[in-house]
Amino acid sequence: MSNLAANRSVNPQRHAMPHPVPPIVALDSRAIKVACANCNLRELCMPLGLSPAELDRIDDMVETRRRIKRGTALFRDGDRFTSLYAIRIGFFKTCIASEDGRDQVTGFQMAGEVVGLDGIVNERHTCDAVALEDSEVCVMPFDRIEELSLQIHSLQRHVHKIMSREIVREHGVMLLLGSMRADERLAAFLLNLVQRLHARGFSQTELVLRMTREEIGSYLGLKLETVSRTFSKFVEDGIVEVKQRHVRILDSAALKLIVNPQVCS
Amino acid sequence: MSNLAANRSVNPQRHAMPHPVPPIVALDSRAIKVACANCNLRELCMPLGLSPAELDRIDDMVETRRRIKRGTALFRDGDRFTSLYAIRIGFFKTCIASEDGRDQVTGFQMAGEVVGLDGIVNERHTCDAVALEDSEVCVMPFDRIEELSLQIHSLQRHVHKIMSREIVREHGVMLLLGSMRADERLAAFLLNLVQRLHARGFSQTELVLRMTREEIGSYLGLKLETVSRTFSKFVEDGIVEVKQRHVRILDSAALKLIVNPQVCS
DNA sequence: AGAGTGTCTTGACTTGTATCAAAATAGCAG
DNA sequence: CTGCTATTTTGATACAAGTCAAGACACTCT
Repeated sequence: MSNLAANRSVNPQRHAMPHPVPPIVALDSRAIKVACANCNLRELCMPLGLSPAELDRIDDMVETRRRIKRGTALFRDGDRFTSLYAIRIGFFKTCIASEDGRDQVTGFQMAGEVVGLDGIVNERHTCDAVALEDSEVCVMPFDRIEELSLQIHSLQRHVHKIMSREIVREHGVMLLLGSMRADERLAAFLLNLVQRLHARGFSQTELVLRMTREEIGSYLGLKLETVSRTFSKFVEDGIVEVKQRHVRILDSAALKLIVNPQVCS
Repeated sequence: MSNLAANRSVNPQRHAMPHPVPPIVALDSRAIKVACANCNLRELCMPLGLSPAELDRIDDMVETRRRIKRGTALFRDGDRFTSLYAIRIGFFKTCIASEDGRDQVTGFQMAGEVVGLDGIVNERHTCDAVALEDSEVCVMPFDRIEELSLQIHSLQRHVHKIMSREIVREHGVMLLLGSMRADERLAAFLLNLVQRLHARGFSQTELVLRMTREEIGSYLGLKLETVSRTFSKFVEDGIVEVKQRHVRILDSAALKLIVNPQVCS
């Protein structure tokens, strides 16, 4: 479970990384060359098959980088929308609050994913994006994105796909919230997390939760006690091992079966 | 107020509609000139402030129109994605099904709204769009949209906004599904519907539901019996009148209060 | 090391919604 | 008009998840 603690990097198999991104704490920004062309997350947040010339221009899209300390917000509900943010390092949650103080986590985002899409409609953000660990994002002013999209056709397409992907993801969450039981929700949540982590080169079976039980509960439409109890039930059934926020999946098939009860008719 | 009301509305005060969209039944297609420039829904599905020359080109975006009979699908999960569809007349639901047959309505769409955004990511649709009444859509091949976006900057921006709006709407649904009780969900649902209908020139207090109790339930994460009971409770409390699918809102303020219990602290 | 705080677990009990079942009503076809 | 089917309402009961409460655990700061 060791290297899980440092939750960043792209699949090491696919492109061996001579110099993995350094651990989040105490980063030396001078050491990091700010260029998409060199970024090991490029395949996650940029279109594929760009020419060298296009890659150069893509770099211009990133105005700057920004460090976000754990617990602080990248942007907040009501903030003026200016940019999309590609997560380079770290982990975020996005959440909205209704007027009477109810709070809903709408998603968890990890390295290589993009946040801020909610702000485009009204030029204001409609949710908070909060770092769950010390993080770093590439700031991409939306004006520049739109401008570059006019020239690089694959970028335009890419932006559309990213937004469409988010819409499809949310459909999935609606299915989960609308029709699944607590254990099904948690199983689906865990499977989704490891799947995304695995795509980034991490273990398929071990993960470190960067969020509290309460935040998981909020995302899944459950109370924190229910999340805790459901974890305990999974442990009893030998499906997972849980030690605080460290989770080891012992029986992935069982989790899948919980999410999708086999219809043997 | 719940941002479930992620309305695609045009402000009704700003341009009162002299000729509201005609009632859905009995349309005569020959009478309708196929041109965005003449379409009374233009403000809903097209960017504002286009020059006459741009308007001409926008018309090219609509390849054709298509009639969808009540109960049939505009597209289905797995269908190849080619186009976005602007609803001209009628009413749709979009829904996804999990492998074990669970079904979730992810949205209801009315005239002036756009469906099909889910298909962009994987070039395949991931949900069904089913007409809940005889409907007509403008078929806009996505290739053309992207091509035209390169030339008409406001169109590019518009496409981004439509997608962002959908994302924000879904955030609202997540809040609803994740943290509201049955009565709060139904109240939010009714308020959202009348608000969107009102933006189209219909009454603020009366509406006809195009969907069954079961479909409402699916959307709201409730069983149809619960939807029915909750309607009955609202009637008892004098908040609404319900005669089958005809609903008259007697006390809009009460509905708002249900959605957003006043915090008097 | 020890106090303090935030997080997590577990238990006992309550409650909102689901489930099962039956009857009422509406819409449609012959 | 008349029976058929789909939809809706209402009731009785069951159950999953919420609530309240106490204690355990773990991390941080002096």
